[in-house]
Amino acid sequence: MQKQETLTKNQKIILDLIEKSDQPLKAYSILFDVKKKGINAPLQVYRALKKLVKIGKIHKIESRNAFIACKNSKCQIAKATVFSICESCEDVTEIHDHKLSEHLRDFKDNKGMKYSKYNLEFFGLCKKCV
Amino acid sequence: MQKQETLTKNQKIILDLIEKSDQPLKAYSILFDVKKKGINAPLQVYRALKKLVKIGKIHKIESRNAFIACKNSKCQIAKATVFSICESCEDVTEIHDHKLSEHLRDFKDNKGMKYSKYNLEFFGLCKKCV
DNA sequence: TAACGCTGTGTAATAATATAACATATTTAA
DNA sequence: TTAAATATGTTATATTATTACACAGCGTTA
Repeated sequence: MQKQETLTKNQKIILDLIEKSDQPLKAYSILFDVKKKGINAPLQVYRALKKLVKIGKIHKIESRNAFIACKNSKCQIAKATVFSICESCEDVTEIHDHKLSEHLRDFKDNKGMKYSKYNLEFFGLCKKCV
Repeated sequence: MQKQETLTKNQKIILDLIEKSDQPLKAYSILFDVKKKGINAPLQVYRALKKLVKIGKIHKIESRNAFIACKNSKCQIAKATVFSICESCEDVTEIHDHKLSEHLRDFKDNKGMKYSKYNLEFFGLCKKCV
């Protein structure tokens, strides 16, 4: 069992904001929103984001430079993430597919590389946008 | 059969450079290298990169903001990419694994989303760095 | 062949994303 | 109770990427 992290004030403020959104937020939009709570500089945001990613509370959507809360309570650490991204409306959804996860977890290349995590992003059109 | 694209001068210069490197190159490092060939501005680089990605000649490593040549001749379009990234030496390798590709290609979520492509990045330590 | 759409070029300016460096404070662990 | 680790606040700066504008070349088509 992963030790329960105690978050600092800044980390809590930023996690709260991200958890209230069901879509990824960008660092500077977060900064804008938390200015009224006394967070004034980009670095304060980036530091909190870094920590939150590290402990698995949020994930970074690499292709969008944006951060989304992890909805999976088991996902204590940001080791393995799968997202679907609609290229029209930009809707992002975290995917938990047992079979897919197994395949990814068990994947071995032929170079003897030791994997500790992966990030998978699917792109396409969601139901609404087709 | 995909129509063979005719590349323009700028596109050729930049593709050549990327193909000569076995590791991903960043846009501004590319810019630095092609200045002697008369490419002076970031936008000239980004425009060429965009086109080269579109026609599948190169791929973007999203987590690194860098671009690598596609070594797979069949990969005419940047639909499906899998990379391994060493977090110590930053070595990046494109992975072609038939079984994995099949699983990814066949993946269906439960939201009825229609996927046109995906990007998968594995992180870990390569043989040398373990 | 003239008008149009499409793609590309070159240039300048600027936007958006992210980190370095420094001084200080707080928490954790030996 | 001191040292190590982690976090803070601030300023400045680095890095990555796009907007806007004027124009050139090429193939289509009317």
